[in-house]
Amino acid sequence: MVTIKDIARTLGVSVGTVSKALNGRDDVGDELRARIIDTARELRYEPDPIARRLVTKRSRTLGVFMLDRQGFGVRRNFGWLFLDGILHGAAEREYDLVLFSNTDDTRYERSYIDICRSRRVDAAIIVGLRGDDRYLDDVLNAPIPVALIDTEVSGGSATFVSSDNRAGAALALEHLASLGHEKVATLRAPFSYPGRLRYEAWAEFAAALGCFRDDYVRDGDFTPESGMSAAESFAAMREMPTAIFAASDLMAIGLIRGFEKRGVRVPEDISIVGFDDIPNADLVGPALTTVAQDTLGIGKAALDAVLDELDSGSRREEILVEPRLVVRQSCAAPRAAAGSVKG
Amino acid sequence: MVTIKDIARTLGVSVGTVSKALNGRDDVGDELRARIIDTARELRYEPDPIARRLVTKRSRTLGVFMLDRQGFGVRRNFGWLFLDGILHGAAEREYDLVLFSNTDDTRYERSYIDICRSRRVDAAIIVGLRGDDRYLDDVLNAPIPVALIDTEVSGGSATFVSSDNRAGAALALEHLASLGHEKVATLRAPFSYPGRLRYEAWAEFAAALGCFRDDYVRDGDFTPESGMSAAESFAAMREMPTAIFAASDLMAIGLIRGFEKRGVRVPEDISIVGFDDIPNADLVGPALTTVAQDTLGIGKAALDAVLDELDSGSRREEILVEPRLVVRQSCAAPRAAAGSVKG
DNA sequence: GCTGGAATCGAAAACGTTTTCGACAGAGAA
DNA sequence: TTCTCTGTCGAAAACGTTTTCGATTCCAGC
Repeated sequence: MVTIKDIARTLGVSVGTVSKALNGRDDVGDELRARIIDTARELRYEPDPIARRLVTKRSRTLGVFMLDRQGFGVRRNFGWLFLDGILHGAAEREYDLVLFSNTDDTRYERSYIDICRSRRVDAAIIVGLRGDDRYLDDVLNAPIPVALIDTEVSGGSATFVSSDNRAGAALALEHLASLGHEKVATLRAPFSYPGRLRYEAWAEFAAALGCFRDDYVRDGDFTPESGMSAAESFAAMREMPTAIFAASDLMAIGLIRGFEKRGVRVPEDISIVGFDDIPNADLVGPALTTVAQDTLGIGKAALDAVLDELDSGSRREEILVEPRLVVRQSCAAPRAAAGSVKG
Repeated sequence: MVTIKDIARTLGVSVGTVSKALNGRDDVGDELRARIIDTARELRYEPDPIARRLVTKRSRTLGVFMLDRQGFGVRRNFGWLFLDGILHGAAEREYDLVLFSNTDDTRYERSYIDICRSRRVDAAIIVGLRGDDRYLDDVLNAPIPVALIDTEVSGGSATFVSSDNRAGAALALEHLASLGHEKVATLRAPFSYPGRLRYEAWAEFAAALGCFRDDYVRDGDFTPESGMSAAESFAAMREMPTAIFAASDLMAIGLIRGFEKRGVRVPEDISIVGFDDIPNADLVGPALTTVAQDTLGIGKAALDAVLDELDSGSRREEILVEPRLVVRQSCAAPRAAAGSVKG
């Protein structure tokens, strides 16, 4: 591996001068600088990031923690989608990403922030942090910039990045209204913070529409199974809603499967709209109309947040990125009236 | 940040002795070693990995390249699933993972191996490398250990890690046979290496079963769209197969949707089995029976491969990890005979 | 008592950078 | 001419480790 000394030796100058020339400092002559740059290129010199970090005290590296939420496992882990946005932003700003996970409990018997400290990363992005995480306090009092994505918690010294859940829910609800629905129910996920926000948006909407009824809300836990049982429950009602806003795609798909089993068809008999736009949501039958989280935008925003804090020293409390409605085939206009004849 | 000097100073010993004591060398007294370890703990000393790397010349870091295959985008990128296995393995063996992506073309105007060189990573795992990648030669002649996952290519100095595609296909085919199917077709993906392997397994199976017919094979490109058009084509046949082995889940789901549109039902009228077990494959209606790639195992195997090569210097050509069949609801026994009545 | 070796520790170099400070030359102003 | 200033460069320290080698002590064996 060719070092800065090699360049210095072949040119007969000092290493300090080479370093300054390569780093664009102004106390080196133009002619010499050109020669240094030339031979650096000829020798295919690459500055050693390790040595550089040792002296500059900044690693130009940030830690990303992919936390396994409630044991869903990888296949259901939505978090990977954010990683792509983070990755792009990091590449643009010439930072490296080191990746950690907490699924291996035996190893990470230490706080995420401790890991950051030992790895000397400049900042951290944590995706999927739960409210009952045992290291929650450490995270919220971290001495380095931290961004939280896809998380239940808020507050503290970390910046909270998420979709604008209320706006997203409004998008879905307005779509339903524009289709002519007047009886729209919800399957909420009240235990999570985003879930509560989405529910509140529904509650306001339903109140405005005059269809707020206690028996139009069911509780789920983000799993398809909870969607299926909610479908059973809805299907048994005397006066079924004509549309359901589910707080997540997984639950929305559970609803579809549950209704399917009971013989009520989507979207002919009932419209269903989800939230998230999980992978392959366009492939379940019928293709799910849902409000898509801008996972790329969220990842990028989180990255910009911590890096900006690193540069400027000023932290942002919260960043909301706008989701967008993607209409597919699980919603339709309600049937003329809740008649008695079936066909 | 507390350094090795701090603990040397408080104990009145030299830094070299502290280093040796902490690293378990045998030329330091037991009593002194104990005191050093104690004060290291008291001072919450963490060895600086940067400084350590500078002198040991090993970074204990490996690069992972997530390549965006054929513009599928993140949502369709199967690659993330492997990352989890890699992550676990890396944690166990105390290596750090730095992540790269190639989706940002403007930045990565340099070979992956060049990036490894500049980042001083000890080894690399590349997922999703295509056969026509412009840096293919560089990868296959890399001076560091490299493992290839989910890739079309093989050979060279890299170790190739993948599912045992032939065995996996056999699993699916035998399942179909055990259900009583005698006319099983295939939707292949001949342009890719794994696709060809899966097709060969089908061909052998079909030959053994006596149902090998040219018009029982259709070509797809791994997209759901190609599955849909294949379904059209199959549905138009005078003598339809009773089951189809698709070379990927995406195509299998496309088949289901295509048949659905033509009024042929899965699995009542035709059975369909996929390959991969993509996220949420259990949620499409009907739940897809498929052969699941052991993504965790593959990731772990790739990691072990490069790390073992780093330790021992000996490289493995190819590692095949066994997939497993997961039967869900898209396959059933064939109907008694191709009768004329519909119900 | 002397020699040999083992055990224990410190001094110092090394890794590849960046950065500070001082040296020196030349140019311009007094 | 002398003084000051600017421009250009080198020497050296520093970052926090690891590792080699030499120094010292201690004890067993003769």
